[in-house]
Amino acid sequence: MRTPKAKMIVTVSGPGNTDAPAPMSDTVHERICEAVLDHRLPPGTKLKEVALAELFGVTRSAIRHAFARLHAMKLIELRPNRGAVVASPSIAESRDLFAARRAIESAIVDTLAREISKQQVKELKAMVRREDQAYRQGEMRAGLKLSVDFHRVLATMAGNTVLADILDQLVSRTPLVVAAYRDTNRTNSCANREHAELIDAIAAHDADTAVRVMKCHLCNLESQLNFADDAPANELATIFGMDGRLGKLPKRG
Amino acid sequence: MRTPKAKMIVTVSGPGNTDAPAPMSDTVHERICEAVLDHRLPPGTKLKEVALAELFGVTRSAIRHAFARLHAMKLIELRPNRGAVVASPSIAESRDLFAARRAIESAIVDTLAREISKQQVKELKAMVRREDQAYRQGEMRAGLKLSVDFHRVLATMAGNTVLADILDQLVSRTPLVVAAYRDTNRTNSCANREHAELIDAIAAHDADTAVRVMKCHLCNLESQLNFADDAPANELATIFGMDGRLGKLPKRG
DNA sequence: ATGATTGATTTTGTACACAATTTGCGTCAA
DNA sequence: TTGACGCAAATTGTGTACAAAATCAATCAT
Repeated sequence: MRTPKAKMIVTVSGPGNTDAPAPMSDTVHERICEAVLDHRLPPGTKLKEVALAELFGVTRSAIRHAFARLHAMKLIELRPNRGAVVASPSIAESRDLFAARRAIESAIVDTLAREISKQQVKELKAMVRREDQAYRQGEMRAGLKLSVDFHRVLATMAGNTVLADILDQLVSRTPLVVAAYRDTNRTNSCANREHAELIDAIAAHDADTAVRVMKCHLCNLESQLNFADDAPANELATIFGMDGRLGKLPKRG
Repeated sequence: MRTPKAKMIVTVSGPGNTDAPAPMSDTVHERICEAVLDHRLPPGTKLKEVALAELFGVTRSAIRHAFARLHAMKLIELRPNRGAVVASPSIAESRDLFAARRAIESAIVDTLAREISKQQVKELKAMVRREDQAYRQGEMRAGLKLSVDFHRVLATMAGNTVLADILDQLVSRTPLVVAAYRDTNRTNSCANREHAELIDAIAAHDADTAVRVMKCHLCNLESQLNFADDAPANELATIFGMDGRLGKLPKRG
């Protein structure tokens, strides 16, 4: 059964062509990504193939494909013959992650400050407005998502697809770090006043200031985490691989 | 059949534990990576699952897993229902790749210049010596590999594992760009005199100079490529997906 | 009572078979 | 001769079955 009408002689199928009919396993990938972003899958959580397969109504093959991609993004850890668990970034790795983001987002903001259009400034401002709105209405979930997206959009606007892809990976991993080391006492949010500041600097084509603000912003985010040794319990739990099992007794029914 | 001897109470299985028994598909991944690095797999080459499976003596499943990882590294393109081909980076993507490397390797070199040890300087110098030696003896293959490794080692020494991983991906993709756009007229090598210069600046803890040299080095590499419009044939071939098929007639036996 | 060992269950790794899609070739009409 | 149509071969996507490994619980010896 093919379409009986005339067919195109040449379908320009360059590297940018992504009319993929969604190979049925992308769904799983997205769902798990979202769950990690929303902190519904804490670091260390074991991901059993059959359970997920039944849950999503797909076969183990699809789960396996999704696992491969998630592993490449370092969102899960794949232990041979021992299954997959949500990655538990170490303290060192978490610090490195933020340092990497500082390096890359500095570069992004630097180029963006030099060549941003007024239209783009408008879009960014609208974005921050929506973000602010969400937080004011107490919709932390939505606010967090918008905060994260803000960084992604900056990267996209800078025009370097390679850097944007890399940042996407780093941004995806950040929630894991936050989940592992967030200080429950403090309010943990991507302070959107800093986002507004950043836009002002970019709009004024002040690259140096923009870079400084971005670095400061990321440092603030990192400093909201609790890497201190006054909470070694968390790290010990990580070391012994007990992270996500807290309160998750094996079913006995 | 398990080992009858006493077993460890606790196996510290942190994120850094990689005693993986090589799940049988890593081999395929490595082999293909090497082939791309050595320019034996030109961009656009079709990778058939059954052919590779027979070639490596594994099943299609293993090939598929390797494909998933290679796709995540952007070394191959996965077209739904139409198979896998070695990625053909566009001109824009290639430029972005080098820009990304400049941003990341600048950061790497910057931190390295501030905190490198004398021992590490020694190792780096030895590395450049070997590289120089290889080129002098006409072993271009080995020289290229050493040149590439040099950048990887710099990243590792800087101590940021996240940045090192990212750079590893970018470095792995670079040979693809070179293969696609190298100017056959020019001598195409990672000029190791520049590597020596870089080490001098790093050893002198002169971060600014080191960063400048690194940027210059990468720009030189990029300028050795032929993105110019006086050679549109290559790009046209890319657009129409004919890249690797040149001289690869379908077998008729 | 502690700790190792054995066996059953669970879970993952691999191979294979079938379905769906695409691709290439041959045929036929204008 | 040109172009479309349709069938056959090749290739990929997906589901399932079997084998290997690890985990867990109960047992047994010290």
